[in-house]
Amino acid sequence: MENRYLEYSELLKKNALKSTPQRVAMLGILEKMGHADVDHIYNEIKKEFVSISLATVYKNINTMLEAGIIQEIKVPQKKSKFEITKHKHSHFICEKCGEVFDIKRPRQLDIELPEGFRAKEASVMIHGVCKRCA
Amino acid sequence: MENRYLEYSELLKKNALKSTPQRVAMLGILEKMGHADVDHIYNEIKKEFVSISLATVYKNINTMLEAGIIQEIKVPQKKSKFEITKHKHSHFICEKCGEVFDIKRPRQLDIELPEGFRAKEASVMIHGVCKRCA
DNA sequence: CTCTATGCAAAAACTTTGCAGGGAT
DNA sequence: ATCCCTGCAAAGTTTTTGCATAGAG
Repeated sequence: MENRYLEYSELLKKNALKSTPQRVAMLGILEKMGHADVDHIYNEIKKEFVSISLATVYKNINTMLEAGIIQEIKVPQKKSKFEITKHKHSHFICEKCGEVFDIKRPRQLDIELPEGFRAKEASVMIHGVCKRCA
Repeated sequence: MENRYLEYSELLKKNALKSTPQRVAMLGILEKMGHADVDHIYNEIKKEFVSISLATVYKNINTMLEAGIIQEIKVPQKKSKFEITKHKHSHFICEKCGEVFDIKRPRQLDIELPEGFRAKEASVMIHGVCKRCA
């Protein structure tokens, strides 16, 4: 995997956030892992920034969430995972290993909503067994 | 709304759980509210069981979750809500008021999964604006 | 009668906040 | 030079645990 330092640095600035080595590293970790929870990120980033604070990880997650740079994936019974915001997709969660995988979103969804309700977004999550656990 | 004490009592026993007034009351609250978080349940049940412990509410939620009697609904940025397990449906979450509504699930979903992945369940959540907030 | 559930208190786990110093623009 | 970010420590929140007593089957 090549170095995306500049890419992430730009991404942060474009969203009116300062580009710091810690933030860039967090994005790199999310890129590498695909989906990671707070502890994954913290344990991973500590390898590079030995004295980084867990509070900084939380603050940056919240800041980047608000900016829309990253997104939260909540799965029943599990800790939240985060991912870099990318083109729309759906998630597959393996009920054996707990891993989250990106999958193509359904081509179309015909949902019947009650009168007066307006939909803006649909999120689809598939639960099942992944290839490795099958 | 009629009294479903016996119904809930049976539901608990059928799932090898003891039927206690606290558990039955929790189910009644979930029935009445549709979707409630821990605090909703605790505040509501305290009206009837003044000295109930929050720990009991947590323990019963976990026990009933494991038994499959209730289910957890996790929405990004919000506290988990719980509902009584019923026939399959999808959820609509209002981005204004945060309320969760049950909606009909899509008639069909054509999802393309990677080779080797097996789907068991699909959960669809629609984000939008509810009738009251529109 | 036996075994699980409850209530209370304490502990653990998780997340946010305040502040002083450091770094980015 | 200014304002935001970081790290640390403390506080706040949320959830779990241990234990004695009460209650269900």
